[in-house]
Order: sequence, then C-alpha cells, then structure tokens
Amino acid sequence: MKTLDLKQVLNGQSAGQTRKTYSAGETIAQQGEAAAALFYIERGQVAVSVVLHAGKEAIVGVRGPGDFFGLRALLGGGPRRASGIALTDCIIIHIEKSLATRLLQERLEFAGMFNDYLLRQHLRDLKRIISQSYPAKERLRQTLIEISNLSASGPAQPIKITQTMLANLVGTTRSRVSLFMNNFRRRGLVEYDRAGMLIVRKTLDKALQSRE
Amino acid sequence: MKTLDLKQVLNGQSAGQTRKTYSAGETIAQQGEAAAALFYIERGQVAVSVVLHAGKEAIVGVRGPGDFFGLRALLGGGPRRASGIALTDCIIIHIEKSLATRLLQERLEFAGMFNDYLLRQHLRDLKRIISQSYPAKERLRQTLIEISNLSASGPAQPIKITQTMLANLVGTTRSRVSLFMNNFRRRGLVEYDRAGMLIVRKTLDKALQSRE
DNA sequence: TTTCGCATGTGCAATATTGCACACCGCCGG
DNA sequence: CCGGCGGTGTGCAATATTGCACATGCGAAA
Repeated sequence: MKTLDLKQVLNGQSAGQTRKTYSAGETIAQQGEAAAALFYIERGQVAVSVVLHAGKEAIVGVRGPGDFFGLRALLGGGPRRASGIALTDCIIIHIEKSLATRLLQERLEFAGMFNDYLLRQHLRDLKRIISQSYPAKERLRQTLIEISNLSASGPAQPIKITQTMLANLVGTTRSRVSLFMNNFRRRGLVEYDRAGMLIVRKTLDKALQSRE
Repeated sequence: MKTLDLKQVLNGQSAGQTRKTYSAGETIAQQGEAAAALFYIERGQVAVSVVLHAGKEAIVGVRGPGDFFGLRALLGGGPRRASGIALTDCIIIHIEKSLATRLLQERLEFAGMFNDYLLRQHLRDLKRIISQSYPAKERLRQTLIEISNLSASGPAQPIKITQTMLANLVGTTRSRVSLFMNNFRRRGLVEYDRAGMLIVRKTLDKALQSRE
C-alpha cells in the first residue's frame, strides 16, 4: 500500500509552509504555547513529552520521518499539551494552522493521506497502551524495537537517547533502565557504537523474558 | 465546535450499512476474524479487548456513543487484532469495508468528520499512555471518570463493568481494584445503585491521592 | 428451594519497584 | 590541568504489586 507523499500535496502551496532544521536537543514546540502550526518530520527523530507535576515528565512517544506531530493545531484553539524535542538533528516542515485546516477541508487527497496516517498512529498508540500490561523490562524491549524501526525503510537505526528519557518513555526509573540495558547488552541484544549510539539487534525482537 | 453527524453522510447511502442491536455481553467483533466492517456506536458502550498470552487479556479502551471501532477494516486486509464486546445493550451501525473506504476516498465531508474523530481519539489514547506514569490507584480513578463521561452530553452515566475488566483496563490485579473501589466508596466518591450499576461522583474528579 | 456459577471482600507471603545515595567516567570550558 | 556536569553503574531499605487462597453474597437455573 503506497500512501500519498506529503510533498505532492504541498507542491503548489506556497504560503503557510516552512522548512526548518533543528539540531539535537532543540525544542521544536513547547507545551503551553499556542498551537500555530502542524509539524511534519522529513528527517530525524522527535520526542513528544508532557510535564506532569513537580517536574515529573512523561514521554508520550517518539516520532520519526514521515510522522506528524503538533496535532493540537488541528483542534480548536487550545494551547499545546505536549512539547516536541529533537532527539537528533532534524528537518521539520511547519504547516501553518490555517493552511493545514484548509488542506484538510478542501483537498480530498490530503484528507485521505492524513486519515491513513492517523489510523496507523492510532494502532501505534494501542500497542503502547497494551504494553502497560507487561512488566517494565518488556516495555523497554518493545520501546527500543519501536524506536529503532522508526525509519521504516532499511535496517534498524542507531539511537541517541538517554536512560532518563527511556525511563520516562516506558514509565519506570532510571536505575531500572540501567539494569535492563546492561542485561540486554550482556545477552548481545543491544550494543553501543563508539559514538555512544545505541544499536538494537534483530535478536531483541524475540528475546524471551529472563530474570534480571 | 459542531462535528458533522454520521447520519447526514450515510443518508442516501443504501447499500453497505446495517443497523444492529446487541445485548450486554455479546461479542460484536472477534479478534482473529477478517475485518469486514467498520462499526459506529449509536447507543451503548463497547469494550475493546486484546488477548495476549496464556489467556491474559488487556482491555484497550471503552467506546461509547459517537465512537467508531473496528478500524482494522480501513487498513489493508489483515485480521482483527482486537475484539469488541458490548458492555451494555447497544445499537451499532455496521459499515461495510467497501462502503467505508469509498466514503473516505470520495466524500470530503465524511473524510473531514473522520479525521476529526481520529484526532480526538488520538488525544484520548495519549491520555491513556500518560496515565502509565501514575500508580494503579490513580489510573483507576482516571479510567472511571473517562468511562462515566463517555456519553459526553448530560451528567455522568452509571456504569456496568466487572472488577476483572477494570483490572484489565488499568493494568493491575482484581484484588487491587477491589481494594481501591472500596476506598473510593468509603470516601463517597463512587457508589452502587440497587441494580449494581456503578455511579461515579463528580467529587472523584479532583480526589487527591490518599494511602489505601 | 437448592445448587451452581459468577463477582466481590480480604489476607498474606513472595516479588518487583521506587527513591535515594554514591562512585565512575568522559567531555568541555576556564 | 582542574573542576564541573551530565550520563551511567550499583546497592539498598522502604513500599507497592503480584498471585494466590478462601469466604461471602447473590441471582439464575434446575
């Protein structure tokens, strides 16, 4: 199933879209500010995070090439409920709210593509929700696999992410993540390259449970 | 913001849609079978559940009036990954796969409405994902509130749901749910009516944590 | 009425998780 | 070269959770 590429739709639209680059660590969208644009990731990875209470932070997901984020721009006028932070260097297309809503309401091919995207995102969300039935170690395993396969094409990508972020992503503590990662590493399921990037091996896919 | 009602779009479409009724406990869609239709809830509540391993079951969410489920029908030809089970007596509109995809591809007003639905559903999913950062008791609190507000209009609805289902919904054990529910009850945050239906009081909304 | 078959209320030991604390490292700026 | 600083590896006591087991209550079927 080939989905329509965003660029085909955006071509011919001059106003309302901007292509920007961000370097790793930069904040692309900030929780609390007005949702003026919808974002599309052309390259790189973005963490979507929410600050809860007393500095506690939950990372709601990681998005990669081909993903949208900042969907709040399409829903009423409320402020953003989450932040988008570049995990790696990124190329992001900003689509202004007015353009995005217009495309959605007037262009059937855009609406169709976006529906398809939202359907797939919903399935990813469900996977994430299901994972809450598993213990932390299994959640970490699933999360690592998901992140390393974000760029659907080609083999698993090296990941740059701190243990603290992973902890906020799987809903556990950093000490736990450290423990689990070492376990995975001893079993040859993951490894770090010289740049400190995390490499997830295919063997992690079916790694069965084992006591830590 | 008033969203387009499904019926306006379905009017004039004769073939491919059926209105059916189910009584509480009936299975509307079964995990594993072909996804031949998209479902729309006109009345009632439906639990979406997934069987994991060795009989373990996760309830992925509860849908109410105005919600769709069985979205797999819109994505390729794969089998259903989840089951839909009527929690209460329901009126469900079956929209055959062929009709659903056609509406999505050809009718801008349907595509627009569906996009809006998926956006809102995505936000609900995210709330659910965020909740995994909280302890079980807080997750139960949020879940009860969400379910009781499914029928957006009017006050909170009485709920009919077993503790076992609640446990699968919040990702904990039944003993725990029993404990928490009694705690909520003693504090006057919930109660049961004579029919055994659960009533969630508004006071639960801001009930602060307390040791069990 | 009696008897199952759910669903709920409770208790408890075995485990898992949390929340710190502290040591080590590599890197960067002064 | 020397601090910081952020990120990681570990250990540990206080808590929370799991997985049972068993009693009770209640309604439907016999």
